[in-house]
Amino acid sequence: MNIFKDFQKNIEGIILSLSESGKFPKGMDLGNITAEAPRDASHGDIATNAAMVLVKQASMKPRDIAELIAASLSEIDSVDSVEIAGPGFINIRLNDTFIQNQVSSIIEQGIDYGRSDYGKGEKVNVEYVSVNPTGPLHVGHCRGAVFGDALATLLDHVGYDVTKEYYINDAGGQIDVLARSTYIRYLEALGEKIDEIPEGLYPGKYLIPVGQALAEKYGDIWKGKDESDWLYTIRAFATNAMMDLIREDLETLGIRHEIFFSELTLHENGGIEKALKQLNEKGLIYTGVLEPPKGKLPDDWEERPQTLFKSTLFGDDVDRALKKSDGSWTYFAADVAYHSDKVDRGFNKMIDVWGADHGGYVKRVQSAVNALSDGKAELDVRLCQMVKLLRSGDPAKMSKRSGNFVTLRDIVEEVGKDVVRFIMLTRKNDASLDFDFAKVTEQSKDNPVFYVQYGHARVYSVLNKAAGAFSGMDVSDSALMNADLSLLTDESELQLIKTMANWPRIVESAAIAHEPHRISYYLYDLASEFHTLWSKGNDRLDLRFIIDDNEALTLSRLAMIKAFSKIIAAGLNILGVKPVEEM
RNA sequence: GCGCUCGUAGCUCAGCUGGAUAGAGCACCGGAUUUCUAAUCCGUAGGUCGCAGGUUCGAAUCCUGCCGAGCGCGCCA
Repeated sequence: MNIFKDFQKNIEGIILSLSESGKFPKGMDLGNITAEAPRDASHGDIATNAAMVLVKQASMKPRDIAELIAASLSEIDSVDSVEIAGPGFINIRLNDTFIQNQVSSIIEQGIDYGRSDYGKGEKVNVEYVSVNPTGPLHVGHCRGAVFGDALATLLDHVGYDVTKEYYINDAGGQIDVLARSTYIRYLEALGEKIDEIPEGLYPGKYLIPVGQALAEKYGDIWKGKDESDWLYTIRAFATNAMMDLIREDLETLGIRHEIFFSELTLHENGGIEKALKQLNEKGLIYTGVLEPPKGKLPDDWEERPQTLFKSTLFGDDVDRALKKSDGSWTYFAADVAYHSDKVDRGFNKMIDVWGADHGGYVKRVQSAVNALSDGKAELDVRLCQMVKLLRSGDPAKMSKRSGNFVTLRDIVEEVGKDVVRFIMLTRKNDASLDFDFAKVTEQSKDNPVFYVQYGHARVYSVLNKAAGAFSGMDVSDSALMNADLSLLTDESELQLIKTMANWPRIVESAAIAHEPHRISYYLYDLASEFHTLWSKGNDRLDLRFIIDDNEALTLSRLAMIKAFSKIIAAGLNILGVKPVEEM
């Protein structure tokens, strides 16, 4: 149920039949025609640009085109009036009955209102978090985690078959460092005195229990032994322990990935060779020498021939190395294989969520996806900017070097999962975001989480009150759906319903744009309209939701605010936030 | 030097992939008598959409060139 889509189809139908009857040429391209809510309410409820878009194809004046379309539009039952305005906009005003009836349809669909089949079940892979398994998640990871999760839910809402995935970087040098760091803790657990963690290793206390677990499981068999004896086993052990830790961290935010994909398996099971073979068969791999990078030249720069991927053919700046000088694969090579694996698993739509500092990596991976799928698969990389942590306006201390950084768990414990999730989605992903511990927990209009939740809670407050005012009043969904909605006649009531009817469009456009923050903004705006209406009851007693001597009117208004609460709940649900019924 | 992201009210930001007179919130100023919770609401003021061109019925949005900010720039991940 999306009234704008319905009207778009109506308009297309009208144009087609006008073509049939010879008023318009046949076979016109209707692709750019839109039906949307005008910014200015005086322009009606739905506006279409059809007349202007068709000017060239029909070789007619926009006004003449508009006249013909408008005539047919005005015959539709739900249409109250049609006007032609400006350069050729057709402005449609809906009749009150149609608008009022949206309320029962919203209540009926409840939290599913706004779902659609836009994606038609197409498979989409959303990969997010994918943090190196070398320690607990910190605040910097938090944003991408919430963003990816909300985006996945959003895509699910518009009918995509979404897989949520985490890529475990368990093959690189940092895992060796993790293993060595764990080995120190292992020795410590066996009773050796460890004064200081050596430079270059991970000093965090979170490895202490891992060392203890190792000592318990294996005893002292590795004490005094060469690294080559224990490195492989401890790597795997520590990686698993870290992934358990990370999964627990994610759980505190309500995030559950369906697939955890190990980079190491690509190295061990020939996945990299397989993917590179494909590229090789397409003639996209060669041995060559790269120019030194501009800007800062690495100290140890030397020219050497490398195995390279011709990413420049796909828009990258330079061709990219697949092998290191010691003969092992680069991180990029594994990433090529990983994305190749996704394509092989049937994903033609992939979204990767990364930190903005990886921006320079985007083109090469997109190039690889392009090459591997012959242009059939698309990869969108969403970069998340930094989160600035503040306490009442002052920067909150965050020092990663000391191993004493603010962890994801710290922040969730302090302000709660719902606040974290909502606030992380109150900015576009590529804009940096201020997270002020004082502000996000404040109970004021300043704080969008509170403001939206408060709107939802207020509805339940009214429903409870009504049950007292009218003894035995049935305020269940099914009862409210049958309220006499024609009693909702005030302009601000109708306006609230119209804004509610916008919801399915918001969901769809947010999903298409891969921008979950649009949901937060919409919810804020919707809540604002509700609070406004509520407050009107202060001045005008006849606009209150509960009218003591008028049960029918009360019921209709309760239906309206129940519908409102359903949309707030639906929206919060997409963001992964639990709507509250009381504050 | 190159690439990516961005530049909108004093501040923080929206702007529905090209629509009509560019919108919120904060801050400032001025208001709302016991209430379905004043945890909210109403009003005033505030703009060369970084600058200059271009594309077309129409540009904050798309293209080009400058100016400015952040990030990145062999084999690290």
